[in-house]
Amino acid sequence: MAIRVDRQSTTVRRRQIIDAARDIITSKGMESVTIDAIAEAVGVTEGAIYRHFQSKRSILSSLIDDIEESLMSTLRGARMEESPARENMERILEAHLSDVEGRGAVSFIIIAEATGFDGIGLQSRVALMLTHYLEFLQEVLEDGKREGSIRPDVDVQAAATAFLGLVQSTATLWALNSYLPRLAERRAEMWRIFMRGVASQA
Amino acid sequence: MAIRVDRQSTTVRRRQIIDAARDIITSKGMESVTIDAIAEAVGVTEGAIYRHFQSKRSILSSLIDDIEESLMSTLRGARMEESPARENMERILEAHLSDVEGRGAVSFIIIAEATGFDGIGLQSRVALMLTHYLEFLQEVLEDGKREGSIRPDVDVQAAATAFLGLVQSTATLWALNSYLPRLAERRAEMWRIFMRGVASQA
DNA sequence: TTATCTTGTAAGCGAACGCTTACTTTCATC
DNA sequence: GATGAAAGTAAGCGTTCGCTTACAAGATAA
Repeated sequence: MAIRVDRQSTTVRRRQIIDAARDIITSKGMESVTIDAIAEAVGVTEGAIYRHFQSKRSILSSLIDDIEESLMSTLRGARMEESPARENMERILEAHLSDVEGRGAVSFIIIAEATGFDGIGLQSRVALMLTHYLEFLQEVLEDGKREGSIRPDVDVQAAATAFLGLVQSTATLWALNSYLPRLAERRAEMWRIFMRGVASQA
Repeated sequence: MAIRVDRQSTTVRRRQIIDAARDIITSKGMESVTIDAIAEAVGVTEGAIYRHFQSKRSILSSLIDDIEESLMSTLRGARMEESPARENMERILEAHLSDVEGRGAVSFIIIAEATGFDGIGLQSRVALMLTHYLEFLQEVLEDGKREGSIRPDVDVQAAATAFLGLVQSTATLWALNSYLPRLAERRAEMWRIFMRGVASQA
């Protein structure tokens, strides 16, 4: 009676492991991400995990790579060259907040909890991701200045930080209350507040 | 050779324990808050901690009580009845951000990391604190509507959430980068963006 | 003085966690 | 079919952490 083993290549397993880590974070929070929990989700034993990653730290590091990639691709997807900057910004906000609503928005959970990453040395990795993220927003805001839709006197760094705050506070409230009533309306209203804050006079 | 023991009353020890927990969070992050670390900071052994608190969870719970109290007293201190709502809001933002700069702003670290509190059942406690916080901001914003300085059509819930976001994103960036250049200017600019977003036309 | 309550210590228990080791099974290649 | 690399398992090691227990000693009041 041979035990049936589902052998998979490292390429496949690495993906499964990263996806499992992400799922656990969104469903049960960062502190529940253990090698054992990941192994169970993937359907192998703990030892097998170490065939494909050298440490838990490197799993999380790869997850952050993955998150940064999808975060930036969301940004790039929402920024259409031919459309006005304010519409691009609005699409970005919409994409983020429907991410919060739909899938729990791992990216912003990671950012929020990154303060406690010091022990495994991933704090600076998250800081770098945030820098890339904010730099992209700043570019879009600069586009808006060039077009004239955004006031020339706004500090794009401050504006990008404020924009991040919109998403972050919404994600926090969502995570703590499990849901937010009328998130779609909230999104529209928050957009109005932000846009009036940075827009040129109509 | 009798060992010198520094006996203290429960009242005193409870304060010291909560303060130690707070200090550890701001200096080394949530994950470093262990009974052992707290005991060392207070100057007693682990066992003694349990003379004054029944569990780690109850220490953190008391800390959150403490944080809520100081957070709300900051809010009440900044809201002067005779001064216009927008000045009250600005004072609140200023108080929060100088808290971030000066003392690391435990309150917002706690809020950010509360997602992971599920394991010890403090998530709903933090959610409650946030609710009280947001309700207060909403009151101030309603004051502004009554005065006419804030647009009657803004959703105060969304505006309060956006305001929280300003502080949260700034606190996150601060925690990850250890410092933010020109935070005072950043604060002024973020205030301008927020205020333009909710203010009536001048 | 003595009894009692309170605050403290030292030692260690049990569980969880990250990770390693010794060994087995599958699979591609010659 | 034999061989060796790759992928898996079971067991357990060492550490950390929250918490408990048995006992000692300072404070207070009769």
